[in-house]
Amino acid sequence: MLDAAAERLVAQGYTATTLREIAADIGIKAGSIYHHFESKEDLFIEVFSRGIEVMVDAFVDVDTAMNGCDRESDRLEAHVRAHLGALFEHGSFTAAHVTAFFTAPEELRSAIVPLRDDYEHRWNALLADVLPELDSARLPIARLFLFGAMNTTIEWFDLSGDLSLDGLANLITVQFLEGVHALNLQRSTR
Amino acid sequence: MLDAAAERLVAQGYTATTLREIAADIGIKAGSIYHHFESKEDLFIEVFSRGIEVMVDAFVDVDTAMNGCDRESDRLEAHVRAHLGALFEHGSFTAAHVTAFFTAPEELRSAIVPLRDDYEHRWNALLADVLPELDSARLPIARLFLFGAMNTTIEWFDLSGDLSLDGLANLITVQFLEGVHALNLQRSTR
DNA sequence: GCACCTACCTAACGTTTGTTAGGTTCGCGA
DNA sequence: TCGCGAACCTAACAAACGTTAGGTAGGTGC
Repeated sequence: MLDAAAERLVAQGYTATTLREIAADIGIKAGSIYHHFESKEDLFIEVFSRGIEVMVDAFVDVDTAMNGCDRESDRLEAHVRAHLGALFEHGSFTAAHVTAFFTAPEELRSAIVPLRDDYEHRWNALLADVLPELDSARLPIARLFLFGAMNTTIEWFDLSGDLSLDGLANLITVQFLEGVHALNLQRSTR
Repeated sequence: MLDAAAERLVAQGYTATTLREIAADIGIKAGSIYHHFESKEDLFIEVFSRGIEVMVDAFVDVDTAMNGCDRESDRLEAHVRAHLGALFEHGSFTAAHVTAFFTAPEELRSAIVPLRDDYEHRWNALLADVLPELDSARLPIARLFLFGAMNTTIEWFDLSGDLSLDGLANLITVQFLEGVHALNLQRSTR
């Protein structure tokens, strides 16, 4: 049911997604949803929360796995890969979060913002490690550039296309660190 | 009236924006809208179209003004500045387009897609000029990275903050061309 | 066998939505 | 002065929305 709600969110946004649609998707009636959630808002708070949880879990996994990594650029690329993985490989929760969060009413958003802040702080700390020479005032801006490049991939990237998720993560990381000129020099990204 | 519609679009998305709200914003009643447009869809097709027109106009202006420019990076930065200007300085049409386009029903979107394609082609041609050594297969991807960084600025950039639009355009261009390391070396961006 | 809980349904409620038909006001041109 | 069209209004329409009250079926524990 949460899955169905997330998929509808991605395709239609918050207001256009009706409880009757979600209910029909899973073979029940709209009124029955209220046995599991108090309201439409409550249901979608759960969906958005899971979207962030998937991202944070993926981040933490990489953090522990890459503990003794010597090349900082590899560590960054692994995190980019994890973020993209959350977007494309772990159901629609994260995708729903990224695409539909700003279509939700403000009361709902404010309940989620703390979770988002937590995730952003983790990235800020990571970037401060990977890029120790970067002016700390420019660090959040750099993160926002990176987030922009990563999150808009849901609007165009095709999992079944020529480019793999590993390849995409590599391209984004290289582009982020060394600029667009370096894209040509990269290893094959199939 | 188109302005009011665009502002509501930015704040609430397509479905959540009602004709009664738009009418109230400009001091008329909802039924009166139908004297100017055939339907809600028709009204918003006009709003989205103008959003693209503003972008294309800004692009063309820079293209003619920068005709004899010798430094390609300056030309790119001028276009980035123009795109950001369309987003922040020319009413809400472009901002509405970028934030709310995917919240609109598909029939509406398909009417706008050709205009979007035109704008994207102009950018592809520009990038092919600025980056002649870049593999042509990677060129659209580079453009999508750049678009991602530029368009997500509406979610966080504050015109009245410490960073100016000129400074933001410079940061994005440098980051795009030479990577995040180069951000420190840049001139003051006030 | 009885009580109880979970999961669902039916049927309706009040509200809001896009939309429409018919009427009013006002200014311009002939 | 008359006619006409543009701009707007009123009042309502059917449909769809989130939500709720009350009821039903099936399983579990005692």
